[in-house]
Amino acid sequence: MKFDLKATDANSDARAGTITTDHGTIETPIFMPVGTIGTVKGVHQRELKQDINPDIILGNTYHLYLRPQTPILEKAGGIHKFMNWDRNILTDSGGYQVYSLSENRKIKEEGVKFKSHIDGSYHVFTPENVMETQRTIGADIIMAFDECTPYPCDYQYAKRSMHMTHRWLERCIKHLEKTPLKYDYEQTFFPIVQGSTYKDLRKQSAEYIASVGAEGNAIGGLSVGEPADEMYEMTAVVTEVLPKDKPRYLMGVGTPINILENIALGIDMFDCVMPTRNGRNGMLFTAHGTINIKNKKWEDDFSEIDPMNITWVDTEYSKAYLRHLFTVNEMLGRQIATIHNLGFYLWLVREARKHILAGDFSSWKKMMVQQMDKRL
RNA sequence: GUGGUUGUAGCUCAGUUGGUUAGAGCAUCGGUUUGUGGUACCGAGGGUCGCGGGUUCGAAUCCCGUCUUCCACC
Repeated sequence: MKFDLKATDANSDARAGTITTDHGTIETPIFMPVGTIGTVKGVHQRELKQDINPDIILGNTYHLYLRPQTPILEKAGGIHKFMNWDRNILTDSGGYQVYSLSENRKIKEEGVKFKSHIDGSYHVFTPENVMETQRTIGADIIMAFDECTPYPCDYQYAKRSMHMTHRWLERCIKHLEKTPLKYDYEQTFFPIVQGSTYKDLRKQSAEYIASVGAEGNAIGGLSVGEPADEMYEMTAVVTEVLPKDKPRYLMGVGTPINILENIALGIDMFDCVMPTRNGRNGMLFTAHGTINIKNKKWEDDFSEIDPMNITWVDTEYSKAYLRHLFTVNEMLGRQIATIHNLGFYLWLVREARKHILAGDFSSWKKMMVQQMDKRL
């Protein structure tokens, strides 16, 4: 993997760059649509490639390991071939499921014992076997196995957890070195900064993560319920420490405003379920605020979904019609909302990049944040 | 006409030997969602218990009348 820094904003830490891998180039800042189970829910490959057009999407080790299971992915020749996606893919390690499946798991130094949400069977994830699984899935960027702490999290727990994540990181790296590539393209490993909402822990973690010299670095454990200002504070502490010549990935973030604010703090990569999940539940993101398309006020509003016409669905369908589709629980409604939202998210980061390159990112960001902080 | 049966939220229905402010599902309206356990979750509005009278401290519940639904028989 190669990362070229193209430009840095004069009035903030925002950067524009290019990541190059064996599956193509990724222009940063980038938003990666989430495709947990090997599919961006409700979106055809054609729409994803042509209309939304992201350079990279996300998958999840935990979910793919359970279904279709790694032997199938190996037989298929890896996740790219399996789902017919020839651009970049990043797999999360399952570390987040340590957090989100908190009722059904036990964390120990050795690893985590999970109860499958599908059939109740037990599985153990260790830094070692997660690296092997990610080798088999075959994403271009693979993540360290970490513990994502909840919010709030007391200092002692956060500290202990952070140190365990660091020890797990060592084990990930060691094991990865002796686990050969399964396919004919390279995989890049990203470690993850933890430390909850404590500045000193975040700084310490960032220093440790930076010291391993990975080709890209991630920030985890944020956007788990903390106030946005606290998230920005943590990002700022961490980006100050992480190397400038490597891409920085803020995991799980966020709202369009969160994304712009974090770009300003020096983040290059984002992923979030919001545009897809919220879209499926009737929430549309636009440059002028959010829309709950299920609200009665759209019942007889026959205007186009979004006059900006970022993706074709924006002008192909009216608000009243889309509301109708949600009212009758028609899957097409969920698909349209997902395409619109992902189109908007990708437009947003591309615009950010343009403005960073043009040198007026900060004023543009200020205007956009104000404009988007509304409910239509 | 006679005998039986039915009537409770917009819809389909619960509601104990009479006992707090009559409930549920769906629908309606609003909100939530941040490295996807999400066709999800949370909340709100909505009732003269067909109508009228009676018994009782107290009636959706018991009694009488009346209207209504469906069924059987003449």
